[in-house]
Amino acid sequence: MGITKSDFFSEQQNALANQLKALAHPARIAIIEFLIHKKTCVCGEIVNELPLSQATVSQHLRELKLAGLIQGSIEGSSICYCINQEEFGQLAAKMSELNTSVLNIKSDCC
Amino acid sequence: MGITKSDFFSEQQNALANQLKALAHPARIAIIEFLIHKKTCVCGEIVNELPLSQATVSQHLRELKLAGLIQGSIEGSSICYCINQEEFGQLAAKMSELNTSVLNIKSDCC
DNA sequence: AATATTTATCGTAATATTGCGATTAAGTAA
DNA sequence: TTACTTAATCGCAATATTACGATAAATATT
Repeated sequence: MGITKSDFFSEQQNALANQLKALAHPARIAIIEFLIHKKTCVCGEIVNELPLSQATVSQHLRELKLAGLIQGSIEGSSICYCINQEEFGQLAAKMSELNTSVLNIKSDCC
Repeated sequence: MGITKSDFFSEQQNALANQLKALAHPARIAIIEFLIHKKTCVCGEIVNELPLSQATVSQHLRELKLAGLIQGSIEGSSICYCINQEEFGQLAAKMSELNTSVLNIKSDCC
């Protein structure tokens, strides 16, 4: 086989896994950090920032967009990217929520 | 090509990507949620909880262990798993930190 | 219109992940 | 010792991801 058995898991579990997967690549983390560093949306510069080809960067941007973590808007002949603060916040909140539950665990054998 | 160009990214970026990748699968999220739900460490039961074979579950546990998110200790003839609260907390903290920075962004074009 | 700039997509090769049956390893029970 | 139980690992097939050159699409410039 080899395909992920998504059907057997809940909507929530699959949705969280998808957003985490979108972020789970150093290039995509670098993109997010670059957008954070610039503190505004960025047109074009992302390709020059990364040690990857234009085609590869475009693909990474596509995955972040598909996961809802960033959004792009057409600005003249180029495209302006920024973080989707709402979606990113929800992902962070979900992680924070999990961690709150983790802190409630009293491990007595590990 | 096809290999991730880890060498071109920072230690931090690669480390975060690795932990996120470990969590970025519905089965592994289900495992974490099960450990949270039980509120203690769990011996054996994980295989019965998931719609996956013993071999597959063992592999998922291995990945979570490699990422430091869970730990296992031998308990008689079985093995007891629990969340590594310290590591999980650090991952959640990193996400929270990123989100704090994201909230500081003033997007003026998207 | 012709050219340049910018980004997306296609096609393809290399590599990684997912899943499981079979087997192994190591403890437990008879 | 011989079975039984529990979990890890091997080997394989199916699928997914990563990366990039080439090309396409769409706007801007000359």
